[in-house]
Amino acid sequence: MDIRALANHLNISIGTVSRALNNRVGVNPSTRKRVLDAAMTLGYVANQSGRSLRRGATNTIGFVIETGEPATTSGDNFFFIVVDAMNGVLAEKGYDLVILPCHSADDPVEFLQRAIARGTVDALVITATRQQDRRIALLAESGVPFVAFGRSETPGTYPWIDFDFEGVARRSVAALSEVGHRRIAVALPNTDAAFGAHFKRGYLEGLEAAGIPRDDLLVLCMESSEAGGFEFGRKIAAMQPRPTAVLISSGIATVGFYGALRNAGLHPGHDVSIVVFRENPQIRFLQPTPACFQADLPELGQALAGMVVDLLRGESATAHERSIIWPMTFLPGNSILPPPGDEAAPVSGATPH
Amino acid sequence: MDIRALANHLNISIGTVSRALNNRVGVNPSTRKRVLDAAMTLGYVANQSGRSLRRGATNTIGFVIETGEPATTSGDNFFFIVVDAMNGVLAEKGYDLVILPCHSADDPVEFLQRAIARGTVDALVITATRQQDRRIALLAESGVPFVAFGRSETPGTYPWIDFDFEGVARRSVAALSEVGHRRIAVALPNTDAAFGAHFKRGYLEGLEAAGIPRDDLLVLCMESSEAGGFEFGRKIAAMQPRPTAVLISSGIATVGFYGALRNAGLHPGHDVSIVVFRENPQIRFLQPTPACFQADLPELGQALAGMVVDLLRGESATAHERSIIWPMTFLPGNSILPPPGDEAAPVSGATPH
DNA sequence: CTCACTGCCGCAAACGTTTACGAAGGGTTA
DNA sequence: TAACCCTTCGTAAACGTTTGCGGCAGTGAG
Repeated sequence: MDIRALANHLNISIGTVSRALNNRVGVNPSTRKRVLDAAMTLGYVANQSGRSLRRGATNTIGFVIETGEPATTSGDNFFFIVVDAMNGVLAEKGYDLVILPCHSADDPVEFLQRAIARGTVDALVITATRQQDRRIALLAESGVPFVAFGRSETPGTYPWIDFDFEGVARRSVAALSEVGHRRIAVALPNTDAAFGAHFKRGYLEGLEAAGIPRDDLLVLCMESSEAGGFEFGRKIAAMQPRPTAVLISSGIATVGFYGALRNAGLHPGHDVSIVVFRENPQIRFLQPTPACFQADLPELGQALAGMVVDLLRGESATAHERSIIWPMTFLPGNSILPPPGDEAAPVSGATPH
Repeated sequence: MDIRALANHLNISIGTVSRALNNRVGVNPSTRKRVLDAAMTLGYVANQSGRSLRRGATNTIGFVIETGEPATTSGDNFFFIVVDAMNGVLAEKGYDLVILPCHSADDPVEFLQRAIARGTVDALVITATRQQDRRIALLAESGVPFVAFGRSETPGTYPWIDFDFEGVARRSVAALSEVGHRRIAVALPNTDAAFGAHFKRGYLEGLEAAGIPRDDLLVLCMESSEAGGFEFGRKIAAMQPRPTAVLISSGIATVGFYGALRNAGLHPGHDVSIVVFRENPQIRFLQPTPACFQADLPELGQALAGMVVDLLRGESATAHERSIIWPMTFLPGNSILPPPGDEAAPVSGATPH
């Protein structure tokens, strides 16, 4: 089903057919209707290769993920929720969204380079940003519009959205210190994922605000997986003196953490208070329910898509320097109690300083 | 960076450049090396639109998912593991893999129709097959090669791979009846997902093999989600007489099921024995560990990719009628005990007939 | 009646690539 | 030396689409 076949079938020229299908001016309304009807009944859809070759644009947005990383998992269909929301607003604007999976054995930078050069997408969304991320420089010099889902230390002005890791960690420490905790451990990612630094900073700020001296023995690294959480729980259970509370930067690790604590004869939430970075459907059914933070993922996806569209339409000149630290709301759960053996201690007003 | 620019830079014609880059015969080895080197240093990559327009093929495989469905979640990065493995073998054969996310508000059939007509992919992998799936007829008549991840009742010969739902359900019932269970409930999906029928058939076969009369009150439907598992657990806990064992067709629902049982004052594995369809990283850390079945997902992905390649290369004439029921291995776990109040009963040889 | 203008449409040139075909040049054989 | 083959490369035509340009009616004004 060619545009030529369609034009022959209607006894008009392919130019007119094209103009009719693309809502260009200068085509008789009745002709346009004839064309649209015929296209519908014959099932004609413009060939993408021909179109994008001529237009120099593909009307396609690429969402890059790394399928090897355990980070692609979050206990919920995290990426799919975001992608679904993006897809909704992009479709309205006439764009298609495809997910480009970078193979685990491939270098993400080379993968991106090839994706750019092949010209199958007009813009890109990159995820799983590193503290130092060469992809950003690559994208900047290539000129392909892009939005980062996650910050990076790499300099340059580009639009990004990132969770409020710092705020979450700070508020977590505050919530724990308020009920008396002073030995608060934190599980940071064991990779160079950008969020690790932010989470740590928030944790330290929280300690300082609560007047708790920093103890580097309480800053641990953890693989962002169920097994990583299990290992983290083992370590926590074995520490002397044991921390009375923990911050877990990965929701998915929480199930493993609970399991390790129970294996050690400890009760999550009672012997060790827990705050988890981000809510997910799994942990909602753990007993006790972990305190955690929640983000509006669909709205986040819409915001990402909006950034992409602004970049492509070039309407706002400052679109490339927009950035959002995504707000998160606190869900108390049942996993925060005063430290064990501290029941008699005053709950508030006791923090010196 | 054009092919013309590259040719000018080398003072040769674009035809030769193209032949050199595509490993065609009839180009001097030294010339070929010059071309490849220049392409490497200048970062030239053939424009995909031009190439696929001329070739009539895109060298791209589309993996279709539905981002709205909770089925895209399985407690692990299920799809990503499969996609990653596929990507590995497809890359070797010179194909790219992209994921095409069907928006939750869109009709999957129309989405597929557009994807086919636009011609951005040479072959498709469809997932989440329904018992009656119009996409299969659509693909068949469109002539686009495709592989289904999941069976369907829709007639026609096409290659597919599917988990051994029937065998798993049958073996689950066998494992439970062996230790004395006779009131065994099953949680089927509440959608028209194709696997529901197979799981049910295996369940019924298992009952018959064990000489247990069928009781339709024990056949329940469940949303394949954590919340669905919670609801299922609530129902089980409230039943009179209560089932002594359950089969759960969705791994992701297990966390919720455990939570509901605990809420009702019941001990998972003791008061109600449990077998889960497919293992995932989450349930591995539940206490007690659920008995479940395991599939080699990377190998499955490789098999899917192999089918796609065979279809495209057209080497084996029977490629379109190949199909695999994917084998699964049993992981006993700690969630199967004899029925409560049945400790004295003989463990085997007691099933009448 | 002439002229200008407008609305509508056809023509043909691109977009970047691949590939069939032919030409040029050197080497071999008769 | 002529005839021929082989290797290597240049030329140009496609692939399907969009779009600038020009043409052809029809209409209104002068």
